[in-house]
Amino acid sequence: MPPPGAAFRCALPYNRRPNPWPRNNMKDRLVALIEQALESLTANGTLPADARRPVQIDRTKDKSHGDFATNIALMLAKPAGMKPRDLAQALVDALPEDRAVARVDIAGPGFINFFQAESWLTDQLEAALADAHLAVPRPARTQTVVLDYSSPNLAKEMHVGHLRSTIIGDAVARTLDFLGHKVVAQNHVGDWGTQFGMLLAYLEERKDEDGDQALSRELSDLENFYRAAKKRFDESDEFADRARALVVKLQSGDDYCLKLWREFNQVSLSHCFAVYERLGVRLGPDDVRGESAYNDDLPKVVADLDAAGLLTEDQGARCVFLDEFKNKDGDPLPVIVQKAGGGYLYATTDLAAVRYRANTLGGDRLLYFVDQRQALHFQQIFAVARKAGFVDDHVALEHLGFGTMNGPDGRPFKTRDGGTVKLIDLLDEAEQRAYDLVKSKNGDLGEDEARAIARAVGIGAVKYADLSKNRTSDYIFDFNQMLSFEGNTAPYLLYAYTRVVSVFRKAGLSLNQVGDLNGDFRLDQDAEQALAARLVQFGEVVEQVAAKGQPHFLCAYLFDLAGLFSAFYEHCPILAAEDEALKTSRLKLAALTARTLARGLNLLGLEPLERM
RNA sequence: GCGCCUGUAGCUCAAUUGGAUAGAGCAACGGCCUUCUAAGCCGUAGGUUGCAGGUUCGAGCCCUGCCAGGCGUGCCA
Repeated sequence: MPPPGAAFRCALPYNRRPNPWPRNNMKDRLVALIEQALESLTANGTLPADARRPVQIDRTKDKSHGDFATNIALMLAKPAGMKPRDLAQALVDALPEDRAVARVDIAGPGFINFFQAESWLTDQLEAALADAHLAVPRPARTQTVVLDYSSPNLAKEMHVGHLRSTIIGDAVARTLDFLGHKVVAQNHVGDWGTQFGMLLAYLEERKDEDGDQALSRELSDLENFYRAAKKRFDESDEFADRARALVVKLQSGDDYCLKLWREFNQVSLSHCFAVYERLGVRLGPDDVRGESAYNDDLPKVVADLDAAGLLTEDQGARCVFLDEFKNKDGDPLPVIVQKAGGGYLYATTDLAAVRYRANTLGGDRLLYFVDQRQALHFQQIFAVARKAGFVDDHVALEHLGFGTMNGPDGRPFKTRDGGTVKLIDLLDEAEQRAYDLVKSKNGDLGEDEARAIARAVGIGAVKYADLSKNRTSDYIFDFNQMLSFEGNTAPYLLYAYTRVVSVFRKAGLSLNQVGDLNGDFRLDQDAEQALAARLVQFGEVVEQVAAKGQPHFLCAYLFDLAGLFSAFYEHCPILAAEDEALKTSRLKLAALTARTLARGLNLLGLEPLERM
């Protein structure tokens, strides 16, 4: 029996390379060890054969509880007919020795706490430092992930309602791509529908009157253009009739109408691309696949639903009724796929898109970054798609909804007169506010540099404020808070990064030269240990973001990491370290921090700065 | 009516999806700049997690019932 308290001690030093484990994942490793212990307890009769639960390993919150913990003894105590602590003790006794584990304790009601060996930790650090991919393991199975995000309506200019989808979708896309998955972005723009008749009629009218040059000026503010067209539509019956006729002609494939339509969409899309460029969002022409792309497939979708025996005609409309969705009278709720007049609806288009994404694009996961208010719609679409056999069972269909963006007053974010806020105006204001702040903090920056910093800080602040909050809930958009330079904000993270970089600038070293430094990690101070322990968790966090589509996990991690670095920076002199070996170790810690921060910011779509 | 979501410090948000003493940042108070960027660090204070029950070794998280708010609910997207 091992002595109480320090129940298990590792005798063997952790062997350096080659690492016999396929993945440097401590959790997997510990699970394997515990499974072995469970085996032997079952074999010797301590544990009934049927007493098995999936072993779960958690990171501990408190350092005194080690680095990892499992509750397996608490889970199995009842089926085993043992006291939790006794079972935990038996498990610890049966645990094979492992080089990565320095110590195992039993704590509280029966938790088993694992302390990782420092040599294991420093090996993880070395591996991360030596690898451009920061030693983040590639997924066991590479997936094709189709992401539907941004998806603005081309009839109008992008407004704040498109911000969350665009930013969160882009961050998740970057994260999946980094892990090695195949990412297919689908910008499902609204380029079809009745309002295009009105726009085309107005476009035609202005073309005749103004000529092309004046027209392009008018189109430079789509919002005004839309309003003007709407006004004409409401005021003139003759115009309204023409608009309706144009929709019919457009839908029947009239060449002239299509030409006008393409012209208009081209202008509208160029506005979108300008916004993406401003935002640093990686969406381009190749990612656009608008609603109109599915037009030809819509009759087939309906026919296939019919063939699958799912279609019912009700009040002239063709519907799919699903028992799992009830209306106010408790009757099944219809998904209408064809109107009484014969027209198709967004449900039809979405069904066509699901099928295209799963079958033609070969998606294993289809992600939809769309407003939470459309939750019911997607539940219905997914259910119908499955019932109709449009997607294989293995394909995951995930609506990653998000809440409404509210102003500081808690009401939906609007202009003073109650209109929608154009995204481009919002970004202008963010940059201007950032510029004023940058200038006030650091007056001797040159104009160009101040502008460049303001751009990264202002845009970064807007994006980070959104990304750092739980996707699913509403959130309050507050310029003052996101640009406060304190707390969990973009400026804080960007500043932390510049502090690391500045150490290397001072030392006359580039971050890439750190690999040439000769020497081991030495983790004597608390601040060094805490920073090191957090650094090696980067991969876990990134995987979590990819799995859940929740970038705020990464934000929380980076904020924590930046805080740990700041503490380390305050308490552990790097360039003035007591000796060369310590200086080298600290430089390596700083370098890995810089790379991790830079990569993390990059995955979020933020641009790290060298100076602020 | 029915369904979904939300309710955590004065404010803005977390909490590894059932784990250990519910954590950060603002705002408040108190310390730290002849030393790598003080846009920083260290500390103090702040809580009946909307309310009431239940489930179990353990509940902010799961179940039931209330309260408050938001959203959705057949031919818009």
